Amino acid sequence: MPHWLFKTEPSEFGIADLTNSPQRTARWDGIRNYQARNFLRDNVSPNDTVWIYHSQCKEVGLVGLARVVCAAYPDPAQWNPESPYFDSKASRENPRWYCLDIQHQQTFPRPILLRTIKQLAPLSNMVLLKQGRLSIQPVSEPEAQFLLTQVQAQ
DNA sequence: GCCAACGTTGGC
DNA sequence: GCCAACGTTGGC
Repeated sequence: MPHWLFKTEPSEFGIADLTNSPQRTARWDGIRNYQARNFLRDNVSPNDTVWIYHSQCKEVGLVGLARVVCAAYPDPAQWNPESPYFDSKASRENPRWYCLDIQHQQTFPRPILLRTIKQLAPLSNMVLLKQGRLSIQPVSEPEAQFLLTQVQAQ
């Protein structure tokens, strides 16, 4: 089953917010980057594993796991003029942006810090380290398996 | 808050 | 289609 890394700023919506959501499930929306959109719309599938990553905060790194619960659907925020994610060029007929729902699975006892990831050879090819700004990105099977051993070692 | 990296926009 | 200008992301 494929693994993905989803980035979020915990000051906006962190893993604690996901945990506190009804059914521990929330909409992952506000993606406004085409490469991230394409992954979300075309490649992420129900039951895939999501590694939640906190950026722009004190402890930058992977903080827990979630599961994809539905296929991507048009992000309603693109049609809402009140939303910061409004896009005047998106129409009902031709949606531009997509979102999906994920369910919280696990919060790690301690985050796997970016600082640590950078030091672990089996993770040296992670997209995270190559394409710093991509907010939805694939995690390879060997990377995921190695990360799981890191979690279990905690 | 700084700044490097990178994505997007728009004139030509 | 190029590319300069500009905007955003994100680690530090």
